[in-house]
Amino acid sequence: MGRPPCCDKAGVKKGPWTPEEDILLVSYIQEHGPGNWRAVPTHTGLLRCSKSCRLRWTNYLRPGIKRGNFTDHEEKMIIHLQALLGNRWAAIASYLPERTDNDIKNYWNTHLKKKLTMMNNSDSSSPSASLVGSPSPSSSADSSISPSKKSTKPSRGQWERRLQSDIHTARRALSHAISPPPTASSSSSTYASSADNIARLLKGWMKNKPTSNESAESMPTSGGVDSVVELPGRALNALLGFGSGDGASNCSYDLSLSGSPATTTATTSFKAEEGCEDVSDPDEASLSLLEKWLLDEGTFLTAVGN
DNA sequence: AACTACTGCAACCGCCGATTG
DNA sequence: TCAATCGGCGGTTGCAGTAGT
Repeated sequence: MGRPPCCDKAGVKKGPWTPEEDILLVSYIQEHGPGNWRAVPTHTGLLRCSKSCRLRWTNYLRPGIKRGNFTDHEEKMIIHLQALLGNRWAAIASYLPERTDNDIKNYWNTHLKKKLTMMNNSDSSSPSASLVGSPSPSSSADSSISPSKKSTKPSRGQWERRLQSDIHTARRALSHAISPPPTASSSSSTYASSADNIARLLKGWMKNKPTSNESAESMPTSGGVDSVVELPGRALNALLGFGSGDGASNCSYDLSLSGSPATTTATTSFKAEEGCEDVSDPDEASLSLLEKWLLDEGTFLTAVGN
């Protein structure tokens, strides 16, 4: 039995999102929080289907998303995790909270696959190259076939063992991938907030509209297309819980928007409420928390249940 | 300068599992 | 119990921008 489309084709807008739509969506989520996507088009008046709204939020507007070039460290992690987990981009993205699965998927398809294929051709003995198309024997995942979709459904016990195995293998791979510690990348990381994303969009949008210098100057950031602000993005994720899928209940964010579309300014302010972890050194806390979790045997055993 | 080929990425499509009534 | 619905995921496509000729 096939599922009908999530929304009827007629009257549903498709294609690129406009800044106005983004603002509507962000404003709504600011008020109601992410979730209940079905209600979003109805309440916002957006002529978009719920899926499209969710996708736009998770892939582009969500706070704490890091945009721009992937670091060597991120690249390494993706290569290792892809070899271990296969094309489970959401799972891989969970190890890189500031990257979206779509971003990682795109980066893999456009950069890494090609790069590693070339490396494979030129040097088949290279460690990275050997990962392409030949996952670790300890992994049950096939990098060319999405296990979650293509393989037969494992039983709960099998699934747990597989997960356990995956996590264990990933931990080992990560311990290899992340050494030496990425001090340079973590200290120089830059992140774009959702407001910046919108601002960037607005800027691009305004290029195609009759605008004054004044309105251009009202943009919240002045760094151009790749403008990013120094934000403790990972700590932001820790505070907000976005991207990790949990821990969001005790945290909130406040995104203020003002002005007409042409002169809209957007600012974000984030507040940690009770229960949120106070990360005094965001860059330090950031990935090291994840790595600690992955590498810490005690946590690992607790997490997998025995 | 004009045309073509290539690249990168945002967005869509279709399927699946979980949830709900 | 079962069908309808929803949210999520991975694969794929379309298009804008860029590089090459």
